[in-house]
Amino acid sequence: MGISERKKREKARMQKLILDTASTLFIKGGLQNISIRKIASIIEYSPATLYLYFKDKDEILNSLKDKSTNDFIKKLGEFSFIKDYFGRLKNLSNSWIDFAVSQPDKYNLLFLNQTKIKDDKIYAYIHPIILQSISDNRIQRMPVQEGTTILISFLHGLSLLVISKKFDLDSKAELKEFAGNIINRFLNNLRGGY
Amino acid sequence: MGISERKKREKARMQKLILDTASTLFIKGGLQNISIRKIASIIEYSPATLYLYFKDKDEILNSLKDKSTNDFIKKLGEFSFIKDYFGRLKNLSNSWIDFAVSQPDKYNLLFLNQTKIKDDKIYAYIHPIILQSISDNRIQRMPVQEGTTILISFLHGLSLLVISKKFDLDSKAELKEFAGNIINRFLNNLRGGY
DNA sequence: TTTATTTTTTTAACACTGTTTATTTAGTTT
DNA sequence: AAACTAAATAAACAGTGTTAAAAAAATAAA
Repeated sequence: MGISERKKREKARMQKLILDTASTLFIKGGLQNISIRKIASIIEYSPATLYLYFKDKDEILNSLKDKSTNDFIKKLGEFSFIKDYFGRLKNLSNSWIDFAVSQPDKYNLLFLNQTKIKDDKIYAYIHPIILQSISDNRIQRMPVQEGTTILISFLHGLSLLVISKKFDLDSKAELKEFAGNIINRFLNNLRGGY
Repeated sequence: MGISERKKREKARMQKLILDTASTLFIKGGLQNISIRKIASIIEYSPATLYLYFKDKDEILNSLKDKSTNDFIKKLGEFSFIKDYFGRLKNLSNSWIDFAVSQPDKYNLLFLNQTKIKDDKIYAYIHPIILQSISDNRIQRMPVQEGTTILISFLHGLSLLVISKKFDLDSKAELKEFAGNIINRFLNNLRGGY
């Protein structure tokens, strides 16, 4: 009875096809470039067919979001070889802004639709690093949840400001330098600046 | 020749009518509840007529944004009687979160479409307060632009996290308390925490 | 006041959007 | 080959922003 197995594979293949097409459209023109009808036309199926593989458009968008979140976490984790947890925060923070500046559309996707904090992968990634940094006396004593929230708030807010070209820094290099300075200052303060 | 004056008044009246209707729709159901056709139907004009008073939908949305920004700044300024500039920052920060929690749709409107920092009313409002706080040695010495950016980043990021009910704090009171704690900690650090 | 001109409004269309239901086509069992 | 099941589609519903051409209303000139 390999038939149901094949059908399962075909279903997965079709879902991937839809998701990949959506992803391509997203890369080309952002969130608003994705439409059910465009995807259908590209993969040469009728629009109604997509509803046999995804509940609605939102489910497609959320799948894209999950994929982007994985990319994001991966980028944040690039410096996980660093033994010094507090030192890792600096690299992580710069990577965060870097991701936002390099792929603003993708970054915005990360915060599409609300996730409870316990299901939030980004939060889960930052939390233990803050915990350890506090243990190491590199961050002022405070509840870990507060510390994590402070860092994420700051990085997310800064990312959005930077993305929306609020600053008159044309080149991405300048932008990153500016952000880098601010991050340093912020982290020093967190340490109980002096 | 009072005719052109009357026409001017009528044009302004019509623009106000459109904006007020858009505002009502916005209050009822957020940004996505605003549509040219709905506005037109409510004020009993054809959709095409709206284009004689506004270039496009975006112009209407931006007008709403400007109005909201004024409300926001007004709320931030409620404690401007406080002589101590650094002390003002605390009240201002809590008002910020308060606004975001109480009127999340309106808050999101504030950051719709990008504004250059030199044209940003919020930035312009915060900037001198940071400047004075630094002069008063209540905030660590740093370029004013950096300090202002750090504060706005933090408050904006925190607002978005709080709005998207990431935290399992149902009541608004609990939410505000949680935010209040975080704000205190953040500001203490900014002062060069000890 | 009647005609001519300008301004204002609307009709109707264009080009889209997400989603659902009933029908048809294709695939699988019996 | 007939019966049944699963997959795909056509067609419609109910919307969206926007524009060009035609109609209606208001003003200016004769």
